Amino acid sequence: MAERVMRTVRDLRRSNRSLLLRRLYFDGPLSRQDLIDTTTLSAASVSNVVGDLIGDGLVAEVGSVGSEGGRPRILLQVDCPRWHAIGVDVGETRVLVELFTLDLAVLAREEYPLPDGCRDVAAVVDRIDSGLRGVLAAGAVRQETIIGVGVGVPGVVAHSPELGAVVHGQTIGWDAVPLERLLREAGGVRAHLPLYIDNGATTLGQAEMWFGAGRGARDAVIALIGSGVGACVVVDGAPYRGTGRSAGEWGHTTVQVGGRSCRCGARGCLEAYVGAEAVIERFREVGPAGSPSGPPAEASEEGALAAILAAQERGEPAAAAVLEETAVYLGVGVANLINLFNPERIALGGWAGLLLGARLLPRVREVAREYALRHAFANVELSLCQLGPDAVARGAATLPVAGFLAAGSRPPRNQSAS
Amino acid sequence: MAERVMRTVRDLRRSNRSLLLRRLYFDGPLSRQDLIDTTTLSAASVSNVVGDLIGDGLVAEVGSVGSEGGRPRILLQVDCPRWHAIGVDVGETRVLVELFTLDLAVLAREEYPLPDGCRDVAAVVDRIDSGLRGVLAAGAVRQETIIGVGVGVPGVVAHSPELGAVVHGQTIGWDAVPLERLLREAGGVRAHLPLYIDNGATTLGQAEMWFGAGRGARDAVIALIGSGVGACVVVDGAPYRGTGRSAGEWGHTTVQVGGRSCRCGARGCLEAYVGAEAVIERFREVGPAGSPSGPPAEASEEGALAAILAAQERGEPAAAAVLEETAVYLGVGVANLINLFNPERIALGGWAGLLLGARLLPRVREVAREYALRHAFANVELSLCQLGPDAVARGAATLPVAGFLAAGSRPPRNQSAS
DNA sequence: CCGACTTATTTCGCGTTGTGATTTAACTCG
DNA sequence: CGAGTTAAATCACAACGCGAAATAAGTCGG
Repeated sequence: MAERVMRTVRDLRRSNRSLLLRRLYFDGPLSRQDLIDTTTLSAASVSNVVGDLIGDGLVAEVGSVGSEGGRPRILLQVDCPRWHAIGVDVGETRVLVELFTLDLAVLAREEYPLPDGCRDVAAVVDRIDSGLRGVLAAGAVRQETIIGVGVGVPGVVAHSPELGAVVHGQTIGWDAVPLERLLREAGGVRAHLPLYIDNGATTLGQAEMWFGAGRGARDAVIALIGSGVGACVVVDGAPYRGTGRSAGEWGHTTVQVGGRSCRCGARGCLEAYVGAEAVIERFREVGPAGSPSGPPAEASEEGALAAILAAQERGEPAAAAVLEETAVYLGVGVANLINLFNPERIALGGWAGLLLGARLLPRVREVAREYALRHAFANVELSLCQLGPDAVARGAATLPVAGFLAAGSRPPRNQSAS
Repeated sequence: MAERVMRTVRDLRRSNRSLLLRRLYFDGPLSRQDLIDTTTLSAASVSNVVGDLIGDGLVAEVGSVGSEGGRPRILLQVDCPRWHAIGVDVGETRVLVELFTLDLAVLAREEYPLPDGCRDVAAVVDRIDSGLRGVLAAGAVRQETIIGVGVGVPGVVAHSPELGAVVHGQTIGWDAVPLERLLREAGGVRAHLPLYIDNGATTLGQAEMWFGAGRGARDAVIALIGSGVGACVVVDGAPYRGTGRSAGEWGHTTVQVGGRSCRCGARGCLEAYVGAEAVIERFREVGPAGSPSGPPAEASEEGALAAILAAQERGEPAAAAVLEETAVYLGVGVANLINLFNPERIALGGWAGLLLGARLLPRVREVAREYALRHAFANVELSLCQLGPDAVARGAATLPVAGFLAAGSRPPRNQSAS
């Protein structure tokens, strides 16, 4: 019963504009002829639609490809430098605002620390608003070229008809914060500028799908391991969110009935074994308390995890044991993803995932092979994420870009003197 | 980069035909006015499209609804008795062929036992072919009214451009059987009659989604427990299959690292705890070997499982312990589904699932609440399947019906004298 | 029983779309 | 420089959905 977005003959054109625009964006540059061959559109229609796109400044002709006795094909490309998107990463310790061109190259960035976490909503909104104005000024970019703003937040994002996007962030103490309304009231986001708010892990996954380890895959899982453990499940090219938008809670799937206690209250969660916090704790339990080889209490989790890896490097058996166990649980978790989702690709990311993965990936793959069904395992590619843990803002910026490509249109004109 | 099925203005009409047809099929009877109100189509278009549908014999006017001072609304309905679909269930012990009207009411059925399992492909094809001819004769139905044939098989179904649907069935010894080609060659399926072949668990899930426990849900999981354990994951109203079409292998997700051995070769699989075979085996291990209260070795798995339930009923501690453990593992498995998929609905089915669920569902729900994240658990409805374990054929018949509704058209005319 | 009123459905003219056929443009090669 | 070749644009046409207007089919009050 999916409501069609396709009724009038005009929507048909929009759909075809979008089709050509997407192909040019992801696979460009291409000639009109390439478009004719690879889409089912007729030559006449391609010519018409491309003409419109060029007229609207979305596409530009760029050089031509040599011919062998005929008229050369003119190459077309989306005019990426002309349009801009903004991505915002609301982290637990800082707000990052970045200005991108349409192909998501960074033009400007502003970063604001959040000393007391982001519990104070007004402060966060204020930082985001300053950041927006800041990057616009720094990039010397006109508002009219901005196609939209994407925001990645650490929480579940629901949508209500009146308030727009509403954020529920258990870890940062946000309870039903109407972030969309607050941001619009702050004024930095023009009234009719598209504003997309989504979970930060999802936007990171989206970034990996477009530009990183997930590139080209239809069905994939981006597994994110930080202090906690989550996953961005991509089905048919788009993140799958579930009914309450909280799908992908990989970290709280049980891999050991009656196992270690997890901070979620349950026992035997995957996160209780492979999350950074859990790995560090397990090492503390097993490892030498006041060992001279490593600082007994690292200031940061990053440091502590690095210390464990270093200890293993030096051949300390306690570290090796903890990491081996971690690899086994991680492999089991990955196998579960393989068996349930049968994805084309699985990428391990998050700061801890990258740190651990660099060392443990071969062993994780080995364990996953043991636990996953043969057929499904044979069809999956397991790798590390490629964009680093700071791609949340870039991922957030993919949201307006995706909207832009789907609509196949320039941003709505801002009405003067209304 | 999904290829649009929408290019010309004619496809637009097809899409709108399909939209109205689907609404009438699932929510009918409805008046034209209802359609105008609920589908963004204009009155003029609704009138035109409905006129076409009536002209093609797909829709019929059926009575009218009382008015209050104006012209009464004429009620429309899909002309279900006029069209037919066939569903085939290829089970491990028998082939079942059923003839349905478009609303999937049974008109005729033929059942053929398969004494030696369905290893002999030719025998199976022969039985299906006989069944097709049989139900057509028994139902006294003309070939032209058949919109298609759906077949549910116990295996993974791949699609190749040359051979059509190819079945890989590990449990029945089928290795790349080109069932589509074989069936077409047998002749019972006319050349241009749509033929859909899919995994039996998936078709069963589809049946539950349309007419059973999943009715009305967009995102759901139909969990099937028989001798083995599987699941049909429904995303956005359609079964999710994954890259290699083997998604939903819930039974082989690990819930106990280093736990019981599973027949898949891994350890700690969910199936090794809650599958019928596993439950029976666990009872044999724990229970009194030659207890006078129950037959020591039941002939069938159904009987053995029923005996365990009966033993618990009588207060035997061994049976109670095994079933309690089963409920815990089942609850954990369900919680994992909830956390990963965040579905709207989870239905427990399969012959063993229904048998166990009738007794254990409250306890399973309790355990799932403990292990699942609060938010996701609060949004899920956990119930038993409603159609029984024999709805595979009906589910298979939904495949051609879905195709019929999606295309919005009558089956292609069979060309005479070609 | 009639006429005003109300509501449902169909009809009509228009603007927009994609298409195939045709025309025009742009280049290579001898 | 002209024949040959391929790319892109143009044109006439048929089909579509839409808003407005016309028509159909009732109710209700008298």
